[in-house]
Amino acid sequence: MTHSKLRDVAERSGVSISTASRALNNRADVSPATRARVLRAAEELGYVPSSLAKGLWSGSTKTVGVVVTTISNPFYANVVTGIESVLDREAYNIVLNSSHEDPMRELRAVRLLLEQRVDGIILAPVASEPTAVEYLEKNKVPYVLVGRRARNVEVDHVVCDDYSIGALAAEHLIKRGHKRILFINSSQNYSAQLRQEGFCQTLLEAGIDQGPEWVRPVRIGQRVEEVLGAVLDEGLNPTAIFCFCDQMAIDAMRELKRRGVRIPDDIAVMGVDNLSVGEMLDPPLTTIDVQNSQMGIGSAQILLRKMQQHDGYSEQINLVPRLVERAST
Amino acid sequence: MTHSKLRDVAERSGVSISTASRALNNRADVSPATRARVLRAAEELGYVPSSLAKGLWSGSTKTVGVVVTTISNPFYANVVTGIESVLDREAYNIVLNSSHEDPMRELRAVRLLLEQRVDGIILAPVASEPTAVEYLEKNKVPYVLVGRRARNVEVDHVVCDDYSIGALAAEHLIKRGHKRILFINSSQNYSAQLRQEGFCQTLLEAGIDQGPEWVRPVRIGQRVEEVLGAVLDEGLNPTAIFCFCDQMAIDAMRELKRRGVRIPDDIAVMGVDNLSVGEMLDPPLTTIDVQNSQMGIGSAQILLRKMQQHDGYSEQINLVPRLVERAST
DNA sequence: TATCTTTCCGGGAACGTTACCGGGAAGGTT
DNA sequence: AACCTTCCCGGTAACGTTCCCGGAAAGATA
Repeated sequence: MTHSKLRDVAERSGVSISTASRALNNRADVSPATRARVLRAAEELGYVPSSLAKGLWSGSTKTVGVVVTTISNPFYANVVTGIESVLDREAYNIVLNSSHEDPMRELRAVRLLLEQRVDGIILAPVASEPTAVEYLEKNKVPYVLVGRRARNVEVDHVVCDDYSIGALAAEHLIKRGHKRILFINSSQNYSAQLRQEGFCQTLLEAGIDQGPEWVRPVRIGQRVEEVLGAVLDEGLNPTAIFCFCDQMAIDAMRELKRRGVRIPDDIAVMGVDNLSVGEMLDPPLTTIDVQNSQMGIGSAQILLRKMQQHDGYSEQINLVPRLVERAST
Repeated sequence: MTHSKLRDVAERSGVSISTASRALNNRADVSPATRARVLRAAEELGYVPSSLAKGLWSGSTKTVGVVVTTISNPFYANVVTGIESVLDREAYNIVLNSSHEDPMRELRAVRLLLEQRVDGIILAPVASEPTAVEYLEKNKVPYVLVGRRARNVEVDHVVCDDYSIGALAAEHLIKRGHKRILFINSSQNYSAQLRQEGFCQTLLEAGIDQGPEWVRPVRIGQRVEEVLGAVLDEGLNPTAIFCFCDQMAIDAMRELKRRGVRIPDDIAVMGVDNLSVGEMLDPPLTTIDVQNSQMGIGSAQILLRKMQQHDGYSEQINLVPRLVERAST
């Protein structure tokens, strides 16, 4: 149960703790003979150094915290994979937390990560009120936002231009001749608000003035199927549905199919994220590419720089969205 | 940059470090007045206790390591989500590592987790040689295997019966009248071998004696598209393809579509895992349900028990696979 | 008043590791 | 022979926290 420690290695090889430490860390001031003895003793004991003690001493844990809404959404799975691919090379470990779109859980996750003394944090913020971000700011921990923007603009982030996403979607659906377009949005987070602005503004400019009932947020604990079902039951009769992300679009498609609604003949559906599975769906899903995996990679690279050189240099990357037309619209 | 510590809180509230510690941990032997003073000082300083120091003292980090092949595969994303849902309630943190089907990376991941002094490990083993498992065994860390079995049978695990999976698939495809069935398998891991046994044995019993060229492993760094492409180019002419998992089945479908092959008219496709997106594909994917999310939940529950009571009691869960027939076969 | 509880608090050791510093032994230089 | 390097090595403090133990002050009992 209890791991063997440096002192055990030292005793077994007949040297002091300091010497054992130097030998294991390839420091100078150790003769080849004793170094060999120490290494062999460590091997025999199955010695595994404690990152806890190291971290306590050095002030760095070689660990990065990542907070997303849920890893079940392939979008965030890809983001995390991207982050991992960058941090792995630098021997950083990743501590994963999920907020499930709940600001309280987000705050709790950040708090736990700070207790763990992670060297940095990558966060996909859920709250429109930047409480978690403020908390991070106060604690002076290097951090980067990913996928979603925070209201506070000078914060480092890697996102895709949200206003353009909303505008692009509206533009496309208008061009397809739609006049009654439902927007099933995420709730709370600032990116959702920006997409909504871009979406509604573009509709207005095209002379389509829909009431607020045409934008439906999916709140915590709610499922897309419920929200969409309610809309259809109350007879809003949309000809097209724009969803906050592909995952939600897929859920919407499932509900539509269940009800026997034909896509896109009766109702068109589009999403955002360009998940790779989108092209394999029935029908293939029209979406907006947001350079998904680049987000993870980019945010990790920025965080690496911030952790290594502590200049206050700020970096914000706004990726350009691109429409991907397929058969669902 | 540098966090405020317990000593800072103590000084600011005019008490000793011991008293500050007791006050913050709701211990007795602190007067209400001083407790309030300490709490206020901690609040004002934005004090965040260090899990490092706590862990060093207590021997527990309230942290669990999880090693999967890649979180990009929704199967493992669901497993991790299940694990998370259980461990979150007990305030455990999760350290995530990916092996990418590479035994060396798997071993490195386990090693890193041990250095971090995680309280337990959940592993989806990649190697058929149980080196990582042996390493875990030697270090006496509580651990559970998930999703894949190890050759060593007395190890705790939560898996779906692999032999049955292979048999079920073969049975189904035979019933559909197929005689030339390609198996695109994973490589190395023991579960893959068991599925292959079940698959081939069932074919043999049905009088179908295919050569070894009908089972194709996808090796590290290889893509399903390449392997399948090579098979088709060499003119093996299968009428059905059974894939190790849905993710691979989707990749296979993509390649088939790219080549203009009709599914299932020219070639039928089936997978394993019953990912939720399967029913939305074109065509909907025949698959085998393996109680995906139950795996994560179950493994986390077992691990929790092992971490809390250190009896050597061993637990192995073999879930029952279930065929899900859809239009792709 | 003397003794005994009770209540509250502080000192110190320990968890496992690393860096700093000082010192002994061996060998080379004047 | 005296001194100076060079090469190795060990002791010690420190990282931030918790628990154990001892002790002071105040109140209760004789």
